[in-house]
Amino acid sequence: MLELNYLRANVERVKKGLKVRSFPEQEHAIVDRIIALDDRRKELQTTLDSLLADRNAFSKEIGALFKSGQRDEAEAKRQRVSEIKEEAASVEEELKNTKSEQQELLYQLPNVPHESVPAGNSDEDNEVYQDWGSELPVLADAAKPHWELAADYRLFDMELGTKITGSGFPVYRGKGARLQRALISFFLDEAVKAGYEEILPPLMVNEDTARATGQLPDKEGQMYYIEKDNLYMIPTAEVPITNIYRDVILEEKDFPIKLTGHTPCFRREAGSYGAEVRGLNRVHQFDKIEIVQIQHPDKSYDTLQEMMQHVAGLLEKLELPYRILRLCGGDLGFTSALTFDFEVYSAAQQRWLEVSSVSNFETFQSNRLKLRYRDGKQTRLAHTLNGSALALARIVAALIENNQTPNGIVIPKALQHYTGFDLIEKA
RNA sequence: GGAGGAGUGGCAGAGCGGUUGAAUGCACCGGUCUUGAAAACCGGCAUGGGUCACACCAUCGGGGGUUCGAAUCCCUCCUCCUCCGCCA
Repeated sequence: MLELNYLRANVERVKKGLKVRSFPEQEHAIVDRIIALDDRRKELQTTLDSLLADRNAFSKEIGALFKSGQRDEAEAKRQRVSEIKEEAASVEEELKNTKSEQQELLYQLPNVPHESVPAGNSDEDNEVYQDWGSELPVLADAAKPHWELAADYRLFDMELGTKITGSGFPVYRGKGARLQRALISFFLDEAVKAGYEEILPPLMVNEDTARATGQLPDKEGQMYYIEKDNLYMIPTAEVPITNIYRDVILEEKDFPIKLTGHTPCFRREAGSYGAEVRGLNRVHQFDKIEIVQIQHPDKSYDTLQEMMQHVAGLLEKLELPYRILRLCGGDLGFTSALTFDFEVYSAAQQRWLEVSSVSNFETFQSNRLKLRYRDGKQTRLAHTLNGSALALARIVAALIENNQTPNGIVIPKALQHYTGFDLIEKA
């Protein structure tokens, strides 16, 4: 959520940002509407405050009058107070409506994109920020996509998942399951080495939490919802982990705060079926290691670079060809100011698969989180950032496709310590 | 799930209808003293709205109510503690 003061002071910038995002033209007016409502809000608040001030003053006098036995005068003032109360009630009512309308509109405004974000409508307008420098791997004609390899090597089973739960819930088994566990440990260890504190958070969150990181109300349909207890299954560890710092005021010396955590992620992905989503390309449950940082506003873009370096390092250790995209306005997440996507080349499918998204939210999340730091006498909003480091399912897909050989699937060196084997042979 | 108790500032802990945004202690930050430190003493020390700055307004777990006036009374929800039940 954008800060009102920022919005008021940067109307043109905000509107320009909407344009970059290809936000529907006719809805740009909500910016002006929000400011008009804010003017009204201030006006009403001032009126209400002075009415309440009168009431408080009278009440004090009444107390004194009662004490000194001047009942008649007290009675008269009491009369006056009930008039004030009536007036205050109607002002309060309007104030409440004004605030909630303003709030609703504010929730509809996405973050202002960073200056470097290219305008665009969809993923086709994303900018290749760093391409894969060398040749892409070319596999033999007999090379198979990961879903076929999964059957040959008994690594995971989609149909079994369908039986147990529904489509999009893979069951990993044998060396496939072990490979998952190895990757999780590897990613967590690397993050801890890089100075992140390991967190193991709850997998379900309440409404306040989902709202604070921006999943509600924007992405309500994306989350699994447990109605009976009013809880949401997390779509990413970002949600519970970032919320650790909800309603917190930090000192400058606390920066940067670096947190990491592995969780399963649950996403409804309603309506997506077909070739694009075969196998592990898109599933309802997958494992992901997330890195989160909370940083001073002056340093958050350096931090974004640092986090990208971390992700790139992981992919290099896994020996996977990757490229980095700078998301265009139209593809940029609602809450993000700048996002870089990491895509891994899946050689058998001959497709790039998104395996990480590293973003700076600036103050957009911290405004909802009420996550501040002390800057001299006043408090200011901190910047929040996060990135996947990394998302498993697609890494597995690329890994087994790219590393298939006539003898079996080769495990990259960096992982062998974790898997306990260097080759997956036919079952 | 059943019965009882409790939720106040960073922490501890008063207040239980009226100058209480909130005593006191600890922690923290300035200052005096000291060669330096400690101790002692003096001062400061919640968040948000509002203002050039004051004033002023709101907030004592959340929401609602009673009252001229609520941290204090009532209702409701949440959370925590104790006992019983169930249980990985």
